[in-house]
Parts: sequence; C-alpha cells; structure tokens
Amino acid sequence: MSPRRSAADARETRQRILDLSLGIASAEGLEGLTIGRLAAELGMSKAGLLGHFGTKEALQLAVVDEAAAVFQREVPGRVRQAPSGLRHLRAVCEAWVSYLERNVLPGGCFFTAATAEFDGRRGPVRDALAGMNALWRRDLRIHIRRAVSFGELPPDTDVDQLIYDLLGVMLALNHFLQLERDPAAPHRARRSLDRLLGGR
Amino acid sequence: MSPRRSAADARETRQRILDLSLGIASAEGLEGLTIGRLAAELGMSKAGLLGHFGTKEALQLAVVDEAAAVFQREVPGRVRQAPSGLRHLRAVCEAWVSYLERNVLPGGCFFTAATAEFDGRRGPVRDALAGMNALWRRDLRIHIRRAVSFGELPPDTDVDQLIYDLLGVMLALNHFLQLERDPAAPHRARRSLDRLLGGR
DNA sequence: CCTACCGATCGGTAGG
DNA sequence: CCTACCGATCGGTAGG
Repeated sequence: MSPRRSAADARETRQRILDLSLGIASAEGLEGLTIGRLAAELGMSKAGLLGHFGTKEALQLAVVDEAAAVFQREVPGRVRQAPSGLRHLRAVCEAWVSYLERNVLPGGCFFTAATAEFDGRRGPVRDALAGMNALWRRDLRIHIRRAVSFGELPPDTDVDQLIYDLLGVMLALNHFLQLERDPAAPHRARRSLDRLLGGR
Repeated sequence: MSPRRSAADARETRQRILDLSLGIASAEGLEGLTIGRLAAELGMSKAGLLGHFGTKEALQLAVVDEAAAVFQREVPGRVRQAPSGLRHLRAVCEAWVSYLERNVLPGGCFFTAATAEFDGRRGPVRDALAGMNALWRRDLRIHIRRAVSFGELPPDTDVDQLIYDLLGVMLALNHFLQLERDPAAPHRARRSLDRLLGGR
C-alpha cells in the first residue's frame, strides 16, 4: 500500500535490530556484532541497517542502552512492590538470580560478557559499561543502607564489601551457568545470598 | 653467520609469539589476536608466524596452554612449600589474589576474559578453557577435602559451595580491578576469603 | 623464515 | 530503505 515507511515502522525496525544484536552480543560479545551479519540475518542491506545508527560504535552504545533497559525491566522492575529495606534487597537479588536462571538472553548476562570484553580498552563503549555498573552499584548501596538504618543488617556493615560479595555471587552464577551449564548453580547462588543477607 | 635457524631459535621465536599473544589476549580477548597484528608487532611475516602453529585456532589453543603454564607457575607453583590442608588452601588463595594484584598480565586474568568470551560458543577453544577450569576446581577440591579431613574446616562443609564462593571472590576481584581500577579490591577479596576460610 | 598472492569479509560511503 | 562500490584487513596458501 504505502510505498513510504512511517517513523513508527522505522522505530520498529530499529527495535528488531537491537533485539537481535543484544542476543548475539550476550553470547558472542559486542565485537562479534558485525554489520554484514546482522543485515543478512534480518534480510536487509548493510547500508539500510547502518542508517539507523550511523556507525558500529553507535550501534554498540545503543545495544548497551537496550541491555540496561532489559535488565531494568527484568530485575528491579519486577520487585517494585517489595517493602523497603532488607526485604527489597533480598527481592532484587532473587530477581537477579532468576533473571540468569531463566536465560532471558541466550548468552547469559550481557553486562558480564561485555564488561570482560571491554574492560581492557578505552573509549565510549567501555565508559558506558562502567557507567551502567556504577548505576547498579548505587542501587544496591541504597537498599543496603536502608536495611542498615532499619536495623535489619548490622550497624557496622561494610557496604562496599557487601556489594563486592553480592557481585561475586552473580559473576560466579553466570560463570557456572554459561561455561559449565551447571543446573545447581542457582541453588548455590541462593545459599550464598542467604549467608550474606541473613538466612531466611 | 649461520643462514639456517636452529630448532632452538625456532622455539624461542615461538615463545616470543606466545608471550605477546597472551598479553594481548588477556586485555582484548582471544579473538582480538590477529595474525597480521602479531606479525607486525613482532617484525615478521604472517606466513612465518603462522608456520609455528598452522592455523589461528591452533595458536589460540597454544595461548590457552601458555596461560595455564603461567598461572601454574604464579599461583600453585608459589606455594608448594605450604603445609597441607587449610594452610595450603589459604596460601593458594592468597597467591591467586596476589597474582591479580601484581598485574602479571596487562588485562588481568586471562581465563576470566577468555571464558566470558567463549562460553557461548562451541569448539576446541571453548573445550580447552572448560577443561582448565575443571582442573583448577579439582585442585581446590583436593585442598578443601584435606582441610575437612584434618578437622580444619567443619565436617559438614559443602565442598562445591565453597568452590563456588571462592571463584566468586576472584571473579569480583578481577572485575573491580579491571573495570573500576579499584585499589581497595584486593583488600575486599582478602576479607571475603577470611570469612570463607575462617579469619586469621 | 620470506614474498606474493587468494577469496572473503570488515566498516563505511555515494547516490538515489 | 536500496545498489554499488571503496580501501583495509582478515585467515590462509603456494612456492621457495
């Protein structure tokens, strides 16, 4: 009918590109994204695809944003109703485990993969990844501080130490799920979380 | 003098290739290794370089072996004199922290980077990485079991859970060192280890 | 170990 | 969004 594509069509195409890119990047890395491959899998031309972003680096940055949106929706977005303090912190961590357990992305946690890939480089992509990690730590910090102020965690809790340990639990979970395909890994993650956040 | 290179020369050249490759791979990934770049940085031809390995995949497998040799030398190799049991386990973990703290490789832990890069793929490289991880877990398991049998760890110690937690500490250490360049990270790792293996 | 080459693919652009 | 193209680089080979 209409020979001219609408802005809504363009947005939809852009979203299709990002969805596919995020899946590929989680499994094979942000550098494994190539314009030619994406275009072929989506049945469009390289130029048409690149027109949505301009450069490969802009595409990578858009994928980082998309990954953050998915994570936001699947982890903190799922526990907004949880009561403030330690219960919220526990709910967020459980949603985090569940997110990895459900294999929302084919390659596991995008941020773990991309961070390991880019932490030795410089540039906007690395900076964007570091920024997302910092935002997430700030979220965790807020919940931990509240739990402390509510008396649900000991007053001498070392907040940064707890963030360190929680991240370690999640990195190990991703490792055992992705490399070993160990179905016991989520159980281990939950046990560690119970130990860190007070069993039960 | 001698127009003909000796077998010893060839071995030395091979070692130079592997040393450079391991450094690059730790920082930029095993796929970031390209024959052309290596040849240029070493002042030799691509064909000359490739002659030592045959294919890029064979080079990648050789780099995995080289990484294992370095790790073996720098971690378990440094604590061979430590007494058996919990003290040995603690010494190994301390050597592990120290290995990352000293930045033996420019990009941090090669296995962390390479595992995150290849865990979503198939093939010999992924298998080799999984095998190295399994060997290392076996080492840890032996030390943990001894510590339990010596009565230095509780008799109901969940060995696989402890291995999971120890790996999490190291993955978090690598993350905070490489992405955040956080100088407090080794201290946090040691605190977590003390908590897992009994303080002091 | 080298030179000289191969086909394929990379990111990106011109022009429509 | 397309076709048609660019120079650069990829892994690898032939032949010495």
